[in-house]
Amino acid sequence: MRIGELAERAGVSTRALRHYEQQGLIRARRSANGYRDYDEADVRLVAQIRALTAVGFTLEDARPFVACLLAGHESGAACPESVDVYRRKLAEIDAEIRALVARRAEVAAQLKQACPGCAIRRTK
Amino acid sequence: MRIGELAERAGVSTRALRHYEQQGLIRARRSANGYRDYDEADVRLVAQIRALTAVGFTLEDARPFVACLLAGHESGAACPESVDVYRRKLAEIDAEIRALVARRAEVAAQLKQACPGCAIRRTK
DNA sequence: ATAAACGTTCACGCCAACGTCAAGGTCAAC
DNA sequence: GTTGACCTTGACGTTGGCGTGAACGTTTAT
Repeated sequence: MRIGELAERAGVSTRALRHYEQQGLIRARRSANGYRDYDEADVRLVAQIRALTAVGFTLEDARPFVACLLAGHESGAACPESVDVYRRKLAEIDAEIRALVARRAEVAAQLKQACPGCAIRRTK
Repeated sequence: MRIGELAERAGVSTRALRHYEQQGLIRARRSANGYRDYDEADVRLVAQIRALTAVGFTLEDARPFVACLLAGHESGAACPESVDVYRRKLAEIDAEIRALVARRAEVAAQLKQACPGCAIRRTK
């Protein structure tokens, strides 16, 4: 299939696909006319990339998952390198949450100090 | 005082001070030689800006606080516009926290699915 | 033959808050 | 009079993941 079809099936833009290629995440055969040519395996590759970037992974983070799929594994997460990334990302997310919670408390404290009567109920 | 002294006393770089000026947050008188000249009020202004950016506010968010101080109030948070910003930022932070928590759950779910035995204990 | 709908490769734009030179004046001390 | 520490105004670089043209070739339908 050509880039437009892959883009539609994977739910990304053609620009994104070319970007993934530039970053070395996916490769494409070329038809005689120079058009990129993809197959079903590429759909799964891109789907994997999307599943990761959708939850905040960078393309760099996605590399091990892509490599894992290319190595023949059914899931991109089946390799230890991928699991390592998962653990690292979980730790990063936890750290971000902690930072945000602390930040919220700090902001609430500033508000309270400047305006004791102001409601500070959480949106949460 | 000159820009270097203000920078040191306020705990920011001279570059940051020039940036704040470019953004219209602070103004500086000029000495005969063209050097920027600041006073004590500016130290408080910059301190206010820092207190806000330190907890994730943008310089744009800081404008009402600066205006409030320039209007003669003791605290930059004493004006209703500032309080509005506080409330908005609290809501934004809450939204970010919710998004991150959901994201964490999603990542943990992906890991669990690909590697049921993998430890998913929180760093938290 | 031509328009429509695809594809190709550059390459700048975006967003925030400065960092980091570059090329040059000013001023106090020695 | 010269070093050195300060100041000035530009203006590009950083970070990520593309968006958005530009300028052009390919294919298909009419």
